Amino acid sequence: MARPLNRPPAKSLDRGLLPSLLGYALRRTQSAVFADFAATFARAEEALTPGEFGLLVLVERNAGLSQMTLARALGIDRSTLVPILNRLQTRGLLVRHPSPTDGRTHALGLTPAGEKALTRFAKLVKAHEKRISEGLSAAETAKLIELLEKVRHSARPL
Amino acid sequence: MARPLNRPPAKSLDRGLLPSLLGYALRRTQSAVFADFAATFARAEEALTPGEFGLLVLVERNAGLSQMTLARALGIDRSTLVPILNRLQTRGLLVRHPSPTDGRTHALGLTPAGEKALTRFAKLVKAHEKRISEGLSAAETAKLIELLEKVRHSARPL
DNA sequence: GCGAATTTGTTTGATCCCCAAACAATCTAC
DNA sequence: GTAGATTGTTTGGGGATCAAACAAATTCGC
Repeated sequence: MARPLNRPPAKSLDRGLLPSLLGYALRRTQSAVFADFAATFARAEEALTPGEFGLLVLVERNAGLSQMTLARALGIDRSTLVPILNRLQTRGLLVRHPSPTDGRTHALGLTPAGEKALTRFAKLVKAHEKRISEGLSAAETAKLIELLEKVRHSARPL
Repeated sequence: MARPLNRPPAKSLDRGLLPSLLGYALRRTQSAVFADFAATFARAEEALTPGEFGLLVLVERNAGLSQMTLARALGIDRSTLVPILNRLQTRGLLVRHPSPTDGRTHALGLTPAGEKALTRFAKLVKAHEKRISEGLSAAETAKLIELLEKVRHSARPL
């Protein structure tokens, strides 16, 4: 008999100073947005993380770039990048060509299937973006991005 | 002549549509803010993550709460919470008391050392918050938090 | 030119976060 | 009291992240 509601009304906890913290708002919002991103792709029976999407866009727009260049652009260690590229390569979306000019590096590029997939992915990302910003006007969304960029530059990389 | 420039001038990559995406700005800013948080604590020779700080505040302000209640407030699975509590308990900041009313649950609470540590942590968080928002006016910071909250509520939990 | 220093990609090892499923202990509902 | 739900824990499986070590290749310094 599905009616157990003898449970306390789940009153929300006292969060103290947390709601006044920018970092806290950022973390919670990021988490919710990530969940929305995942749900958007899951419903379309596609599998992709925000990080993978960003990576694919970077490779598409900068074909031939090396793993180090890509890792720096993504702000991650080169060793972190390896298994991510392996996965995308196994999925047939991306290839590591030998560089004609530097024997140490790989020239990264999308496969034709990768290009096609990225087109699909971009549509899903658009829908996702539309949903998460539905409570905001276009001006507010622009303002939000601008403020986030300011914060990003104030946060010290070190 | 300082001319090591045999290397491409590290020109920044073409990011395509990424800079127009709210999710992308959110993710990058969150990452930079996290790094600043970590650096702030590292310089003070303290060790804490934003998540742990949030957890400690919640426990302090809601002493006696159960692990399930805490997990729900944090938006994580109860099994994810276990090793986190173990670590904080090992550090002597937090204790799991037996609940007087419900033999299944633990009544979480801070130790005296945990209370003291949280006071130190809160100061560091304040300094961190001040730094990341230094490029913004107080009004802009408030607006930013407000916009983030709106986005958070638009992002569908499912 | 040629040896030394640097760069690149990879592997390995260490933490850490996350979830799902299963389990025993305990509580709740009927 | 007994069946069903809840709680905390353990286990197993993904990943993300960095650091250190290595071989191969390139560049630097002279």
